[in-house]
Amino acid sequence: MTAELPSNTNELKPDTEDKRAHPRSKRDQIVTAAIKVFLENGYKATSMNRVADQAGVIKATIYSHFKDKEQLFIAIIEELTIKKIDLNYEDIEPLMVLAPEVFIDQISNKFSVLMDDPDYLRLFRLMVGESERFPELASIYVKTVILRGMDLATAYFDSHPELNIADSAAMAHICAGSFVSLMTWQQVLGGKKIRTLEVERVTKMLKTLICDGAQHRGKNQ
Amino acid sequence: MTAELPSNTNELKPDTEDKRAHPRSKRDQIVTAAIKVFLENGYKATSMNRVADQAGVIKATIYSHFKDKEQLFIAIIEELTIKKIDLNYEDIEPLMVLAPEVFIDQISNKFSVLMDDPDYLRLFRLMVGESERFPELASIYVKTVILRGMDLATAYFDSHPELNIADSAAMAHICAGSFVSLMTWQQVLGGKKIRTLEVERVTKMLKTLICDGAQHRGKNQ
DNA sequence: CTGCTATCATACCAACCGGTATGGATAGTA
DNA sequence: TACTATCCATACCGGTTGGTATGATAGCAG
Repeated sequence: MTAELPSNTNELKPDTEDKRAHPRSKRDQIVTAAIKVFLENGYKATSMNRVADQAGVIKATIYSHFKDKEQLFIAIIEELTIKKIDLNYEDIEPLMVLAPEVFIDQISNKFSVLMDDPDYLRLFRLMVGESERFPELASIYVKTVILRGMDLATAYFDSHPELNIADSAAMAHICAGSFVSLMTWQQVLGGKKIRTLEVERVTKMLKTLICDGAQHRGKNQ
Repeated sequence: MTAELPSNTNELKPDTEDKRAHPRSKRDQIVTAAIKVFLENGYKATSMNRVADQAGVIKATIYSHFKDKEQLFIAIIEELTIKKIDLNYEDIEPLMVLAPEVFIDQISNKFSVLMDDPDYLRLFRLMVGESERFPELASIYVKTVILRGMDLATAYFDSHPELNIADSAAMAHICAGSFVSLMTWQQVLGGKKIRTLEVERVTKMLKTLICDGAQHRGKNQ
């Protein structure tokens, strides 16, 4: 069914410049190609032949840089999580002084961008789909992506006592989780074609919940 | 790596009773076995030989009931979603009259059970992981599982105007999404071994958000 | 008893898999 | 110029894949 494609876009892959100068570039070629093929096909359905074709490289070259398919997969997941997503959290401190409505808007905007990035949706599918076979990779994803965002939101609520949040970590989870689950069923699972729920509606509801009842919270029990 | 197991639990599979009476039972044997193997290994890593062994059936018998691997996969996903999860929503009407705190407790309890069911976690991994290759199956899952639960919560908030929920669907999503995303990163991705966040904390925070600020909501903007 | 259908066991198929071997071409280094 | 390391192309390996063919066995309907 999924027969080996005759590698249609192949000849233009190897960098024409500095082809032999830097031996590191071969590895990068392989990683870049592997990212594409793994994200598109998943782990098991990805063949090393296809990765080699996509990289414009012979199969043996891959095995001179990576021990086997599993190590190549681990390398590309680490590349995608640690080295890329790390950069996204450089500008976090100024967020702490924002008004709650603005802060939630910022989170919302960040998720809106992620939700429309097909490659991020594929990474999410891959992490969830392979999380039982590769639990250590799922752990990397949790640490570098999920907990990072959650800690940021937790710190925000901790530094805003006027919001009367009794459990800042739980509140951070509700905030982030609302957007993550929205991405999951609207985009990853394709639910927006069945019923659309706009990010803005979730954002507005969250703002109302967090801000409007702030001074009356925790009085009942 | 994953060599063909020699079908250790094989001889006790075929029903000793009414073996020939009901031709439907063969199909059920196959579906039951396929559910197990697909959930454990994913789509691509599942081999028809292994399904046949698990079912105590010859491979050709599978192909006399299902056109190919894809159709078998579709059949087992439909079995898992439509025919099983449907039953879980028979006792919904009495929920509408519950107090908000009790209602949220009920939702929380339902998710707690799901979170500790390894087979449900595997179904979730499978649906998310294959959602790009099998979008129509993801749609079934969205309709029968996700939207069903969401409509229930939406109806609840609609029938409780004293809670002052301006957008009941968004509120329902925040409620359900908080639990779904908790299941995702705590259980599916194994994050609870890195940092535990108890369901009860999320439940309590949700109750506080929804109930404590009810009469003061929507006055600010 | 006579088909008919469903299943059995086994063997087979071409294609593809992950991974390796060989041997030649090319480049940087000394 | 000689050495070394990298990469090329190709071919190969045993094993597995989804799927089929053959021919035997057994139960059921007429």
